[in-house]
Amino acid sequence: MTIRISDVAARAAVSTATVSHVINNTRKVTEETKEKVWQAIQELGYSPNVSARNLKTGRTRMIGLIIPDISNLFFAMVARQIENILGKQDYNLIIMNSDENLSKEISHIQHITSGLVDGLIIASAAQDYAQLDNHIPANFPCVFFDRRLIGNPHESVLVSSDVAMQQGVSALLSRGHKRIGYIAGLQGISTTEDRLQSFKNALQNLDAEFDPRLVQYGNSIDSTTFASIGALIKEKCTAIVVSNNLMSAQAVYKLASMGLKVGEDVDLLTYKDYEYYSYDLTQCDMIVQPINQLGGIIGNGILDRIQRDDVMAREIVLVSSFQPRLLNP
Amino acid sequence: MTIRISDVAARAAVSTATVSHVINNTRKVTEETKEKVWQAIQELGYSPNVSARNLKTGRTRMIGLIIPDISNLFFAMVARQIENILGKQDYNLIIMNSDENLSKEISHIQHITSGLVDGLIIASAAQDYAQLDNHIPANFPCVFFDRRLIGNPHESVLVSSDVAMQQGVSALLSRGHKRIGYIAGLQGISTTEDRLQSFKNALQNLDAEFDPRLVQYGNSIDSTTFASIGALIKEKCTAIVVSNNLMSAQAVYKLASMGLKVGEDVDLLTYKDYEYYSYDLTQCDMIVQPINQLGGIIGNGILDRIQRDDVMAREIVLVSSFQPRLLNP
DNA sequence: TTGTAAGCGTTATCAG
DNA sequence: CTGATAACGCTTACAA
Repeated sequence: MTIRISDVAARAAVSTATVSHVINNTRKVTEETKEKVWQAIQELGYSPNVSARNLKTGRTRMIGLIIPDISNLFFAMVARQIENILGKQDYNLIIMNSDENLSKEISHIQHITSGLVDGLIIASAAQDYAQLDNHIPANFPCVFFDRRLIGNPHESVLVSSDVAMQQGVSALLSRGHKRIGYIAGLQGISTTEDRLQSFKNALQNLDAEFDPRLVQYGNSIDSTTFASIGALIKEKCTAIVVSNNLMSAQAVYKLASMGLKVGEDVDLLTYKDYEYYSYDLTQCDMIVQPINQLGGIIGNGILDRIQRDDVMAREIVLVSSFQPRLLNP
Repeated sequence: MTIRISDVAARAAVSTATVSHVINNTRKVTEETKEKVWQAIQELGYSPNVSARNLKTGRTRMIGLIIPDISNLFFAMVARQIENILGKQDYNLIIMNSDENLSKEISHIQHITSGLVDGLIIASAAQDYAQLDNHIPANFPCVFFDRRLIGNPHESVLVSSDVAMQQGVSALLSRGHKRIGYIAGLQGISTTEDRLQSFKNALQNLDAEFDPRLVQYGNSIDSTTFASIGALIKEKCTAIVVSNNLMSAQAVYKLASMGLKVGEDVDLLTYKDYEYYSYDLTQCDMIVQPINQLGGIIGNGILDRIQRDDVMAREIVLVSSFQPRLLNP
């Protein structure tokens, strides 16, 4: 039923070796035989069996990407950018969801690291590398990103918003805001802690006081942001920092429905993780994530690790940029 | 370097057959030997080579999903739901982006249908099945969704908003709107045409007139929606239908920035493709896509096609529902 | 209840 | 420049 390389060889009246070499351009073949082989391939509609090739070569030209949530635009955008980079060298990306669930993540890791992919890119749900150690084969090419893991021996690409946060908070303070609220993301993720820490640092550096009562924890899935905004307004905040992209739209909407104008009644400093979808383009100060740079570094990082074996693991920290609002109040 | 099944067999002092059967639970083995085998597996950190297994069995327990844009929340949500369904039967999903680009799509198809996956789910960028015919092996289990292709012999799952659109337009008309604008999506996609047609049908059925000057074509990537909204307001529209989820937020924002209140100055009927992210929860009438049902039917559809061979190809049309706004003006 | 060995479809090493 | 054939690591008849 299925067409094998030997069928092509028979039809072209050459050996399987020749067919293989023609397909992979891996040794000198006369134009004439090349022609015959390609024609046979066309006529039979032959396409090499991927599993057999992978088994033989030990390589798959596929990279696994494990992320907590494909429906979070941040991860989706990073995925696309990585795919762009890999595509240039004919590598393909396999995307898998971990659902922020460690055992699901581990099951994915085990599956794909045993011969399915040449390298692994992961935004892990683990807090400590020890939780993963047994499940990643030694020397397996890996790039971690977005989350910081304790004792992680692999390449790790993070984003710091320290500087951008300070610029943002500084802008808010200079406009006279005294009570600045903060809506934090999902607890237990390093990103959440890092961003809150950046906020605290910014306040401290700028001689303003941090008030824990003005911090609300939310998560981007439910509409808890609505309640958080309500609570912070009740606390008489005149400015609010919203610490992730998914909660921003909810914040904008909630304020509007309370009859409060962003940029007039309340100032907002939000995170922006993508290029388009610009409902909040002009009225909010924004901390912009370097998505393309991130994807680029991750993509090239994994290729380096696959293609060479003298590559050191580093922790690379990219920085967000501050993008002030366009409208003047 | 790498651990093979024979290493495990040696260590457990049994044959490779026994090891294989223990792992796959595929014939009777005494508890005692089972024990020995698992222990050896543990000690060596063995995990079966996926390519070898796939080559031997001819099955991979993987399904390919090809979509135009993973950063469109609609596709991301469908992907998650499909993954949920497949996970229950231990199938994994490989997600690939086609970028709305036919040749990229074909390259993905060729790659994964030659031994990488057991089945294919696709929202194709093609208009006619003839464009794909040569690249999909005969009898390969396939489920198409979201887009309608001419001459498609495979299972196809579509969503119609005919009924919901009529309810929505009816609501607008009953509130006295005479000039209803329409913002259409990317041209050349069946969804765009279908939705516009639903709009026309609704007007006709309700004895209202369709005015082509009140139709703007946009695309969700750029911020063309801003211009579209501006144009329609200039045309004195008092209500606007926004025909996809990505443009809705832009519409809401643009109106707000023009000082127009949704639900008071202008009524909006928008598409909603996901559960959360509810910036427009209360003020817009909405046409809600049956994401979970869609994912469910697709997921079960592909499993049926893989596991049985007497399954007919059908065209299944799901229906969107109408969700009226919660606020009364 | 367990073991032996053939074979899945490639690639790559020889030899010619 | 081309061909024959062993080997990749596993599953699965068939034998014991």
